[in-house]
Amino acid sequence: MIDSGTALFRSGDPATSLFAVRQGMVKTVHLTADGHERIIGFHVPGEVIGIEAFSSDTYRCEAIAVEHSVCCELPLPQQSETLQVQGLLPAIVDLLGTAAIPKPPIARGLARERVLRFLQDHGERLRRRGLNGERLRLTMSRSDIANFLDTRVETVSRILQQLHREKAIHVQGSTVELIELPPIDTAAS
Amino acid sequence: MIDSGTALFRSGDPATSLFAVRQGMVKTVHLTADGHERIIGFHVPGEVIGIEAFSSDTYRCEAIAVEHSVCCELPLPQQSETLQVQGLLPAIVDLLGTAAIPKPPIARGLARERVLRFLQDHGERLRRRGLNGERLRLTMSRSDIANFLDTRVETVSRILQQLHREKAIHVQGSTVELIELPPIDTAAS
DNA sequence: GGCTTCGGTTGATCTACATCAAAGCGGAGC
DNA sequence: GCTCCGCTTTGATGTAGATCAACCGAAGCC
Repeated sequence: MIDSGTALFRSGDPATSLFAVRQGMVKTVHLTADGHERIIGFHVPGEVIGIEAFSSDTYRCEAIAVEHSVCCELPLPQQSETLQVQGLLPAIVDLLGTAAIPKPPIARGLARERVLRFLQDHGERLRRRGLNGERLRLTMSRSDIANFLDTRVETVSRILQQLHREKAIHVQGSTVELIELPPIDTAAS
Repeated sequence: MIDSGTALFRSGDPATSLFAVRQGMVKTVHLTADGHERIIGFHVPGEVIGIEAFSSDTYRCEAIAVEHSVCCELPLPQQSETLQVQGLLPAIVDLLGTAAIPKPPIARGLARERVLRFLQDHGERLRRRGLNGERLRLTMSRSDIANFLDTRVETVSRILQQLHREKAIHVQGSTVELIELPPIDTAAS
């Protein structure tokens, strides 16, 4: 149970646990050399973060709650033999393997495509966890979304309004309902 | 041993093997719904691709040689027990874990930053494999680079020339020598 | 040799989006 | 209730880079 803005772990911390998000939302972030945030992803209930703990002795990014959240710490036994004895390795291979599946990047192409892909992906991930994927609670700030999509707050706001006017979505503050997302036809070659 | 343009595997193919690049260069690619290429990455000798085979029964991207290349197929035993008996699982956890480490995206920010990050990353990866990381052979086409960086051929060309004029790099066709890469100060907030 | 093709470079123009600026709006504290 | 402050929205202007177009050199072919 952590407050908005609190870190589950920071880049460089000794990595000894996984964390499962149970409620709320957690963002993972890289800090650039000159101290700027680059948001890697937003994690919804059911997702596990900190899996670099398996191959690195320190965490490689920051995990920060975006709203009041509940997380579950899963300490790792130090000896990999212990895992083997417990028969957990296949499960771990599955967890890591799933994370290693190459995914098409969200933040590519026109700003509108990025926002659409973001909404689609977010809904998808909720659905996969058995949650409602049509009524999204985007509890992260607009500027977090902009950062993630490599664009600007104003642009995110304008595009959400535009989609709202087109009746593709219904925006009300942090709540966004997906009515009928238009196809994402990548304009470029 | 495969020719430029040949596929090692395609998205949807049954995934039964890993592939290690020995010589040359292989690109991994996603095809969008409307049939456009989105290049995920370029792989240099020593790197292993197709690791989604561990958790998916089909490959999730295309792997295509960018030049005449030599690759080594590593078939996977179908039974995960076999792996367990052979004591290979820890090695696999390491391989997958390394792939699961969250990495800062290359294609973000201004076009110049992207190109610099690309050159830096490419050199880094060669060095990690014991190869020369200062003298790069960018055997993929400029338009492949542009695709990967989510920009255009003309922009890539202009920025490489610009860096050449600044004597940060030395460009001669597909060969690029890194003289002294300027720091990548992410202009944006 | 000359001709074509194809990848790369260079220049001129156009546009999506960043930037700058100001005004809503909702929640916290009083 | 009212004020303050941070987040969001909306509008006006500037710019990085996309687009359009021409050109160049190397490779293949007749």
